[in-house]
Amino acid sequence: MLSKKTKYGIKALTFLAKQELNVPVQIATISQSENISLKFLESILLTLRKSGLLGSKKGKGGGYYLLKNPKEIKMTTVMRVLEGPIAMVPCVSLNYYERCDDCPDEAECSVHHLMIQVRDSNLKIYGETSLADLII
Amino acid sequence: MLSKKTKYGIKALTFLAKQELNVPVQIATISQSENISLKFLESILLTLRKSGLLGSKKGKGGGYYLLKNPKEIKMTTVMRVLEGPIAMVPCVSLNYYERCDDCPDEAECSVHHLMIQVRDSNLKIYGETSLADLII
DNA sequence: TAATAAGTCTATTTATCAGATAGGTTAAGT
DNA sequence: ACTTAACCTATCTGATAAATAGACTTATTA
Repeated sequence: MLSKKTKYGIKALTFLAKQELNVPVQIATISQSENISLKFLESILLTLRKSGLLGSKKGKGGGYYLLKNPKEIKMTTVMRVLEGPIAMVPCVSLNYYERCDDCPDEAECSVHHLMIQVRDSNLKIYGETSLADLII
Repeated sequence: MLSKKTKYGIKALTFLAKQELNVPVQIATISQSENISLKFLESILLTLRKSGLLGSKKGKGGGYYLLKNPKEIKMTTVMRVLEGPIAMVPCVSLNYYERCDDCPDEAECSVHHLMIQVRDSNLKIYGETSLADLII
């Protein structure tokens, strides 16, 4: 299941992608427009800023804005920041690899093989999709 | 993330797929061979039996066995039984569709569009893979 | 028919995490 | 100074995954 954090995060990013570049949008504006709890959205945007996807400005006329052109923002990045590893199992994760304690041999693990396929196909989709592609 | 339930379930099914058809294998045998907690595995196999994938026999010489040829068992079925819906979001689920309360219009939802692609590619993999394909 | 070997079922516990909520702090404009 | 809006920390709640325990049922076999 996709977390609400990720769902809301993508919605917020798409909203920002529709705006003019570098024009700050307030949290409250996004919150109302996308039906997202203000406080929850606040923490999500914070995460996105810390990850380097968003810039922010305080005080009057402040808000959040994209730091890059939507075409340059791959969903791979977005998903990793919001949802975590793309892989469904740590032993097939490219960036967060971890061995399974129960598994004596990955090469002979049925789950491992299946999940590599799933990872690759999802990676392909996220890699080929940019924020710009999500604007409708 | 893939739940341990699903992970163990697939391992157990693969183990059974390697056996002769209709020859019962005891929970304890699978548990030891695959390093899965006996009690946890017990409940997983129960689920698989109730879903119609496995048969069981009590008493001496009893155990669990596949009811169909491994080639006939699609991973789509296995995943749905163990992990739940393939879709990452209910609004793109074929079998468990549910509207999002926050979303006024699915046709204009960026998440919706992205997740349809993910669903379809995963569905393709699970649909083209059978238990037999997982035997190494 | 008693003993044993297996699966079946219910309940409880523990841990973790998503999601929500509250309240105070800091920086930028006017 | 005052206001506005982002920033940060802490806490709570509920749901769910995973593990554990113990008693029940059915089949075999001696």
